[in-house]
Amino acid sequence: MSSSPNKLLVIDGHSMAFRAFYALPTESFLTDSGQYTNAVHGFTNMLLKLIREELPTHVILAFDLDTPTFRHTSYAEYKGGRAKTPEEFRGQIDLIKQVAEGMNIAVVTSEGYEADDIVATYATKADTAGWETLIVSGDRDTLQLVTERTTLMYPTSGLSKVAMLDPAAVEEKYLVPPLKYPDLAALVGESADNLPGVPKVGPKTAAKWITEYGSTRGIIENADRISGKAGENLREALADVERNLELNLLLRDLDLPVTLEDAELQVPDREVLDPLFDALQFNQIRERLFETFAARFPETVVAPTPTEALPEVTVTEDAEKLSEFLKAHAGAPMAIAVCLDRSGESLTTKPKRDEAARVAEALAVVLVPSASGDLTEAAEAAAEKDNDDDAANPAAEPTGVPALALSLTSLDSAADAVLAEWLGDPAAPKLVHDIKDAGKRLAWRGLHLRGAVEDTLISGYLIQPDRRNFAFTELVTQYLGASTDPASYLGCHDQDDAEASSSQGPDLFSSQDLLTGVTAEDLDAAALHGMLLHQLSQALGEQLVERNGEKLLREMEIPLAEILLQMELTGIAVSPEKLDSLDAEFAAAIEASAQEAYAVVGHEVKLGSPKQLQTVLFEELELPTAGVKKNKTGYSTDVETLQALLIKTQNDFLVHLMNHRDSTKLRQTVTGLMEAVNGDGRIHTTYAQTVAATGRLSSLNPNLQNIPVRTAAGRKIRDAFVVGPGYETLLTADYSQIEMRIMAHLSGDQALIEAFRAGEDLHNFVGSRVFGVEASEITPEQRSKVKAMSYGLAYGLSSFGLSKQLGIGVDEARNLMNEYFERFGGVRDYLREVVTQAKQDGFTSTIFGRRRYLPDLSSENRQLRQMAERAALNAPIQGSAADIIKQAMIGVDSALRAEGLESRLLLQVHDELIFEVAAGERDALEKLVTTHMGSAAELDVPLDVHVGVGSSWHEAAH
DNA sequence: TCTGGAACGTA
DNA sequence: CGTACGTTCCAGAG
Repeated sequence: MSSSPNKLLVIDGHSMAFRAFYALPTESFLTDSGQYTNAVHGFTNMLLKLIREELPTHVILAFDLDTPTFRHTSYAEYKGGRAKTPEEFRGQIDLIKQVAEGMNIAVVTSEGYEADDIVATYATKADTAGWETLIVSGDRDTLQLVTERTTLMYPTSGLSKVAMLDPAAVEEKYLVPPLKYPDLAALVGESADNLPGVPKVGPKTAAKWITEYGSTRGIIENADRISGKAGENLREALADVERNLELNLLLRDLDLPVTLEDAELQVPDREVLDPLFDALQFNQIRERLFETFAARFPETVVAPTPTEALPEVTVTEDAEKLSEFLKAHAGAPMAIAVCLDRSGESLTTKPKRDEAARVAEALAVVLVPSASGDLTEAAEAAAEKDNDDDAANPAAEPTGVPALALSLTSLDSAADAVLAEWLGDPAAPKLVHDIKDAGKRLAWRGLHLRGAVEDTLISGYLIQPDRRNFAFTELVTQYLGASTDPASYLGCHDQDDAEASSSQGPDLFSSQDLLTGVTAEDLDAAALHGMLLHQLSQALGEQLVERNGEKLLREMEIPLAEILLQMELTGIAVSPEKLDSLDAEFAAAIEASAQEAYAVVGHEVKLGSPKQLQTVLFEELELPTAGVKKNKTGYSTDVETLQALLIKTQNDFLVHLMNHRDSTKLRQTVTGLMEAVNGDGRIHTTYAQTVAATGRLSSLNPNLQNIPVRTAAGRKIRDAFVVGPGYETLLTADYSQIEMRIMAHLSGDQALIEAFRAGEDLHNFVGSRVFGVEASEITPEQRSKVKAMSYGLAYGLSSFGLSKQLGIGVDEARNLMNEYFERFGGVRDYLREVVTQAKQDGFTSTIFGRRRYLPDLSSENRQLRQMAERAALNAPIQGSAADIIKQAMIGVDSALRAEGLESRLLLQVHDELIFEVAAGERDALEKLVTTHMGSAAELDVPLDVHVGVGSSWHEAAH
């Protein structure tokens, strides 16, 4: 063991990145955005492994620059003849540097020098200081740096096998001690660097000479005395040898901007790493990284120092105490957490059944007032009075604000009433993380939550709509600093982790499942949660104001959350009989088409396995592969491909396969729905309010936003969604062509606006302009072309994409687009302007000011940039539509209540709302819905709403 | 058992 | 080489 506790890990970044690149297959590491990441993945993994196993105290990554080095200057052919860097490697070095930055690891480069020289400089410094050093490099030049304290880790094949070279190992393998390695290499030459050596002289001969004459210098001086062909060659190659010697020798005294001490290993920076790993789609690595660092820096996560004294939580069931507490803090925001108490512990392990009832029986509520001085006068007076009481003990430790924990399992009716009134009081301000989830739990317990002024989940979303994970602890870590990571000491580690990794949206057991009730630790955890909620709210609030999101939070998202909560609780009724019969019907269709398909090929195949299908289609049936799309696993077997093959070959297998696919997909949907039916005979989806980057909602468990509608068979499924008992009928209301209307409004294109104002059929109108004929003479074919283009424009469609979709030539598609833009120039100008403006601002905005940040608009990577440009085109349109229907839901909801109607909103499907109509309310509801949906936003074009009524979703769609 | 890819449903 | 989502199955990795 070295005398110093310090251990330096210094890595030749370029050489290891290359090793990683060639060790891992590129195809398996391709992000959705088209960036290859295999080198980044391999490199980061290796780095983590080294940190975990070698326990360095200091880490440095050395990189080459693109500019020439002194070696190139003195020898133009230096490193010449190397193959061009593969295209897939592009950008990966930069990403590795970003990973390093996020890990707070020093990245060092030096103009005119190579990474090896940097490695040599640090290794030498560390050695002199008595540090232990581990060099990781795939470049043999670094062999010369090995000493008793400095080990070289040299990969021998890929990344999996490495040699640990100490001086003895170097001598054994290369026949000379480390310091003599440059001498040997000078004689032998180094093909990787394009440095020829002495012909016919290999390591053996070279080593012999070095032993004899002490060094290559000595050999040169005595060159005349060396006999034989080798001696002759040596004398002829003296110039090369001299040059090699000069170039092989690493410089050990560069002047570098980072000192050894600067390179001390630190806690990683999640603010940098989280978005980066999101972009790289590195989820495993993210986990591994934080595990590694948690093990490495236990003190930073285990014992954080809260910036304020923890609130003092008292458990109470006393109505009077609760009442007094609430009065004392009246008017000031109160942090609230709704969690499972100890009696609910076993819940997480039991199977999912009657969750609502079981959760409701195991709830605890923790109330934590703000620590800062934002109390009302009454509260201040009360606080002062308390101080007087404590005057006898003025030098006591600073204590946190008093907080309350209530176990809802044991609350008596008096306390229950006090709590219920306060929770339901819209004038009593509350801070929550995930209102919809907390509200749902309380609703199951018969309590209503109103008056939320903050939801840190939604605030986080409005600030960073592209972010994936808004778990409480994640936000705390990011916005309040890593040192206050609550997960490590909240006593809810496992649950929170599970939630963080699995969360698509709120689930029953979500991030606020800190168990309260019994132990002091639990109370501290609850106290901390509440305190952090205040702090987080503060931090997010500042960001939110900066990003124009405050109004959206208060006036749109929070009210919406309360509506969504009701919709989720209500659910939609289904007909189990209809589902059953559809299930049977589709099952029979699946079986029939499978048998027919098997008959064609003569044996059974897994028709759902693209891999097996490839074999059957292109090997057994020998269908033509010319022009067939390829994907990572080989030839594509998607519908488009199958259709094309069918036209070419008329092979019946394809027909049966496609039928099988259709029926299977439909049956899956039906099966999924049957499994989702609750004890009340209804399906309760969950809306994710913080998932879609544009501002849309998404639906899950089950997804009711992708129930089939395009085919007759699919529509049968919609027929199984029915009006529930006690209600008269279903009513659907959808916006017609809302995205094109928004396009017309945003672009201000007079022709388009005119079309909507005139109330003409949009596509016929547009078609008549584009094709120069009367609207009444537009053929169905022309209409569908124009329709495809109109919608495509909002997605950033190219002429190529249009040609592919319409099955026409690129030229024709381009002409069509030109003609379109000729007639609707405002649209073209707008689309250009959107991207320009977004590049300038860094974000897009919807009509309601919802922003989407698109940093990739200025990316060097063309694919990334173009993807961001298309997102920029689409975000204001899709997002404005999302805003409008959200606004409409709020308007409709409040009107329903104002008019005292019993009818209720059940579902939202992006541009459509589905209601359950109470007896006798049909006309009133229709009027109300049309009015409020139609006036949700003031556009330059009318917002048309189409309403339908029927006893099933399918029927109501007419 | 977990994860990624392919496929496909919706607006 | 058209945006935004969620779910399912298979297959490879562990």
